[in-house]
Amino acid sequence: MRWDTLEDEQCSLARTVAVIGDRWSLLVLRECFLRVRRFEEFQSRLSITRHLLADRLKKFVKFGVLRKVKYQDRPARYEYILTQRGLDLYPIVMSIVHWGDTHMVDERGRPLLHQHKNCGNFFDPVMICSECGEPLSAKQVHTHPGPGAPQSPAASEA
Amino acid sequence: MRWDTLEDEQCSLARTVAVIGDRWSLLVLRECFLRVRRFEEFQSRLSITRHLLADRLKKFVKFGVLRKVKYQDRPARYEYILTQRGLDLYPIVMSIVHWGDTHMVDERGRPLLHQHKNCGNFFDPVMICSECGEPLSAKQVHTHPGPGAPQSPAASEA
DNA sequence: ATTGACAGTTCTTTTTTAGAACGATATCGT
DNA sequence: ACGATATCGTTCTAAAAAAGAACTGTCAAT
Repeated sequence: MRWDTLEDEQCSLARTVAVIGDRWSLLVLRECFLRVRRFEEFQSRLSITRHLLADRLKKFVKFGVLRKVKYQDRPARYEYILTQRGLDLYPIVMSIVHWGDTHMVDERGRPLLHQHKNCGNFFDPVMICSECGEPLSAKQVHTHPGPGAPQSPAASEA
Repeated sequence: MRWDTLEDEQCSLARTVAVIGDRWSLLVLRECFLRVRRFEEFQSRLSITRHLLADRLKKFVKFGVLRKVKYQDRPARYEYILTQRGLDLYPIVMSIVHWGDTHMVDERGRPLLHQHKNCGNFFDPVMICSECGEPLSAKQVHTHPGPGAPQSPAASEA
């Protein structure tokens, strides 16, 4: 599949996948949320090839997930900082981490614990319905074509 | 990056990414949540090559995300059904869709609307803290090494 | 003058994917 | 009986992407 075919699809999942849907993008993103900002630091922490790292960073900037901020002149050096759009990816990252914590840990347990500054507790992320506040599960959701739907696909459950 | 190096990493994100972290895996998963179950139906809806589809389905079965259920004998035919472990991927899929709905829609609006059977309303998914119930954002979370942490990485914010 | 940090780019080899065709098995229509 | 169709893959070759290592350019520090 070529990179650029996905973002034109009439599906929000496909369009997001065009931005973050590959191994390295998600790992780079993880580092961003761990406050990593510079080329060399990404590279040494991830052992990603420099070519791919340059590529992913460029893509994130293009899609407005990261922005380049100059931190010195002569030579001009930039840091890659999460934009609001990038910060909004946090639920994706957290839900991925949480699934791994639940289903892929070995006998030693979780590699990372998360503490909520608000309440001070260690927590898990929970996804709820914005309207009634109940936890969401796939079986309790109906989907309907929206205004941006292709032609008129039948409504289905998911 | 080779497929099999990721799942051994000491990071829940990396291990989950080993399972779902590529374009086709996520698109196949989307179809699963839309009740698609058979090889031919995946293939014709996604225009994925048959080779890759066979590959991804096999991987999902290996990781316990899908299970093969025989729906006829002679010839033996199987459907691919989400397991509980697969259903647990729903928050990941929903958060990906929601980011796309928020940041990648065109002027026509969302392609799909989601209705919660519980309350009957159209909703957005919201990620909250399991302990205090407040919505989560990256800046309000501290991370600490857990029991399964590699050596002893410094605690950091994210 | 030499070394090192930083942010990439260029090059060749290896791996993965695309795209099309083929196989196996069984049912259906005539 | 016979060919067409359905289903679930596998095999093949060409094209695309990634790996891995080396290289470039700029400047600072010693």
